[in-house]
Amino acid sequence: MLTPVSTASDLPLDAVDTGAEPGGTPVIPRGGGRDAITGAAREIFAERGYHGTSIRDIAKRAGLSLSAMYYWHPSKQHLLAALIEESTYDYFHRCDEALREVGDDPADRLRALVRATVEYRVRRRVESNIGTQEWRNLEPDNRERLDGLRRSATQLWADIINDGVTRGTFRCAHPGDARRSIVAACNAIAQWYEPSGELGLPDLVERYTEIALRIVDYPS
Amino acid sequence: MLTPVSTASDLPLDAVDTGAEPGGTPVIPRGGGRDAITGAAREIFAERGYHGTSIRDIAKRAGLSLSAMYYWHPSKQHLLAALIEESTYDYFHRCDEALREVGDDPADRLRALVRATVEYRVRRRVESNIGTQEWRNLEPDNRERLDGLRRSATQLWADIINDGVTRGTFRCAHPGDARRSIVAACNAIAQWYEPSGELGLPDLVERYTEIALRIVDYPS
Amino acid sequence: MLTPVSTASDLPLDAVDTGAEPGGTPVIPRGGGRDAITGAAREIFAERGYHGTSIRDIAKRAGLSLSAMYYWHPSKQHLLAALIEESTYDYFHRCDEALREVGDDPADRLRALVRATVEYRVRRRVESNIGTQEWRNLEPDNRERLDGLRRSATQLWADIINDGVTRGTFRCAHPGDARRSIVAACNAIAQWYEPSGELGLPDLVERYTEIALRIVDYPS
Amino acid sequence: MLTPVSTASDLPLDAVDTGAEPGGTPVIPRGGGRDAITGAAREIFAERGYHGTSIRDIAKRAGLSLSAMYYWHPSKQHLLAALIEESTYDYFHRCDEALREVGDDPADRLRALVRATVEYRVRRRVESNIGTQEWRNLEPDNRERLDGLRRSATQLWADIINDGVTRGTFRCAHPGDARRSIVAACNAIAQWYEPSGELGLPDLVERYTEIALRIVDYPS
DNA sequence: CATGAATGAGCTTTCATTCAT
DNA sequence: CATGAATGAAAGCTCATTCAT
Repeated sequence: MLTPVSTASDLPLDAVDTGAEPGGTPVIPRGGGRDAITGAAREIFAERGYHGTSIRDIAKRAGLSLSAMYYWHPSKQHLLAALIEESTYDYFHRCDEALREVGDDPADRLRALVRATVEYRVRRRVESNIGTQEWRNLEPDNRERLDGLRRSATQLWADIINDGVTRGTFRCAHPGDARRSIVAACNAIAQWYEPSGELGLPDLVERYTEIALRIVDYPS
Repeated sequence: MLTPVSTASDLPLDAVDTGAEPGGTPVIPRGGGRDAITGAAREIFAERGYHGTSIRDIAKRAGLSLSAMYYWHPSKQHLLAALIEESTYDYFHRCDEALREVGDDPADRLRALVRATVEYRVRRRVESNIGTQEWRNLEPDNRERLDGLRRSATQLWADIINDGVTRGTFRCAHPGDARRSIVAACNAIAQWYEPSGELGLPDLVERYTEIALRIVDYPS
Repeated sequence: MLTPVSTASDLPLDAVDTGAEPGGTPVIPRGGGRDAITGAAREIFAERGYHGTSIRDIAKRAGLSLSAMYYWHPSKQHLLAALIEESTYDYFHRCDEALREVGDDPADRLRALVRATVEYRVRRRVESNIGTQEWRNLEPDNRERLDGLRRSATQLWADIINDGVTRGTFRCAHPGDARRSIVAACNAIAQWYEPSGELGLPDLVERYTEIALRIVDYPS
Repeated sequence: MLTPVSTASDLPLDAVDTGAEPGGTPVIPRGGGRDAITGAAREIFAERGYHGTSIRDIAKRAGLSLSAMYYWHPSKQHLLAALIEESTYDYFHRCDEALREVGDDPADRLRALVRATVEYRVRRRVESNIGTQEWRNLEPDNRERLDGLRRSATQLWADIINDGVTRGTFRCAHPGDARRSIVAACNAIAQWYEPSGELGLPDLVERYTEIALRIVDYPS
């Protein structure tokens, strides 16, 4: 059952497809308010940033009244937190799954993590950008709650790279910088990739896997 | 001569020198009002973002009245544009200089560009973050004026990498992704580097030069 | 018969009896929705005032949904009017009864009125405070309808005191001020009296009867 | 020097005459914003209560913009607190003065206190009503700060009456109820007295002095 | 150069109320 | 009888900006 004002943690792990056309005023089926609002907020937060977005903008794009937002979310901040939380959990979940499918070879594990990350950055491009850019606009409570998750994700990368270096699989001298560089490169994808363009996701994954392996100096 | 309220384009390429001319009438006010404001704006824009910052916050941190702010800058937007413009010019200028000091070997040129970029991201950490994060908040006029510069900077990287690939110096299969990855890795430095920490700037430059060369698959 | 949404004037003079008729279909719902709402409104109006109370507060304290409230009362204003009207009628009714039990001696009649008033202020402390404090928030229609009642009550006091002065039973020089002082003193009881304290209602009545008689200068 | 946003305690002890005609849109002299706002707030808070008053109402009656209010007061609550605090201090101050002018005879002291109270209720009719009716709408901080004052005022009455009873000057059996009755009678004046009517302030004082003395059973 | 005072538009949020079910 | 979903108006407050001095 859906409670109208849920805590952010109630959010499902998978992406919600609201069927709302970006930019248009969609017809909202009765009861579909929550998704319409979440979808609109996702788009506009990504376009203009948290403080650059007014809830009037969100309501308008959602095709609902201003007050409808407050029926489903107790505040604008809650909306942001819900968006970021859901997408962060989703990412973490996908990494976890990807890693569970491979053995303990550091190169395989790095490949898996790069794949999960690139796929996430492409498939959930919008929210993932919100996550990186609007993190500082989370109120302390929300931020603290999510900081742990973020650190865990960092740790996934660190563990793999450190393990690879220890075993001699990777030969990079500075595993921390290697990790930061790989993550930065993957994250940047969300800022330039055009899903409608020629380059398909599998190719993209392959390219960034190669780059990552070169960064950790894995003999090709 | 500096007119008190300059358009953003008047800004000098280097950091403003506020010192009073010995013996003469100071062109810049003793109190350093202009710098106080620019400095405060830089800090707070970086901390909270453009829309998250009120000009009252800026004036307060600058220790000046609201109206004093308007004496020096005609608007909040102007303040942002001035900050970004100055720092973007500065970056471009440094790249230019660095490249002029080296020959035409692609590896040398890439090394020079990485060095200039890393140094810029460290020495002008705050503004450089504003540049990347608040670009979208520039009004069309300002943004268009600067987009050319940005594209030129991108071209600097692209030319070097493409040249290296053409010559066979670099062996990476996807020069565009290599470029984006290198730039992303360098840019990220501004988000985690602690100038007061153990790692010095020269070491940092060396580390990221190595990473960049690995990304373009330059034989070590 | 009680129609579910009655106008304020339908209200009975006594507290509503919600008991289900034995053997028949209950006219009033088992859950006692109407009473729950009235009770909650009484408490919260008294605590925070009419404009300081939201109907969501009322519904929540009543343990009902917002819409349930609207089933029983057409508006927030109606709720206030009903509360005040019922309690004002009640007061008037009690005064009437008390006076019918005594003869025409002004002192006896004053004693009866003081007793009725003090008892009312204690037994219906909450509503009586709402009546005095929220009168101004009645909409013109409702206020006008009740103003007559209020004036009648005032007249009850005035008649007795004037009669006493005319007959020489009371010797106060300014019967109007005497009346206002007595009423003010009795009304104030609702603001400080603690029903759970040591002082019982009969003693309280006696004390204020004495005070009233002293105010009208009745020889003791 | 006037600081724009003062704490409530900065307020002067005497009543401010703003020259604003009630109900009209007065012409505000430059810099006269503070008084215009305070005056308007006083009137409308008294008419409609704190929660029934919007700051737009206040600004409109003051003949100023909404934001002007926020230049002088940090919030609507501050405005209420300032109004109540100033008037409460004023009352206390006047009582103190009145008592300093008389000797230690309980009857004289009671007369002095009644006079100070009646005069206050008449001369500062509006604020004094705000004080009694809107006290509960003070936020905890403000209320606590003022509760001490209020208790001190109560104590002034209590000391006098208790002293009179102890000495045998007053013969009332229940000094607490006598005190509450006298205060209630005096306070009620603010609710019905018409300064423009026939009854002058000195006469009013005399009448209520008599009533008070009868309440404490002082032999006439 | 700089200030104090003021403004209008806009912000997030809450309100009483409605309506289809 | 009662609910869940939604709304338009208005609330308190903050914003960038202006202007007389």
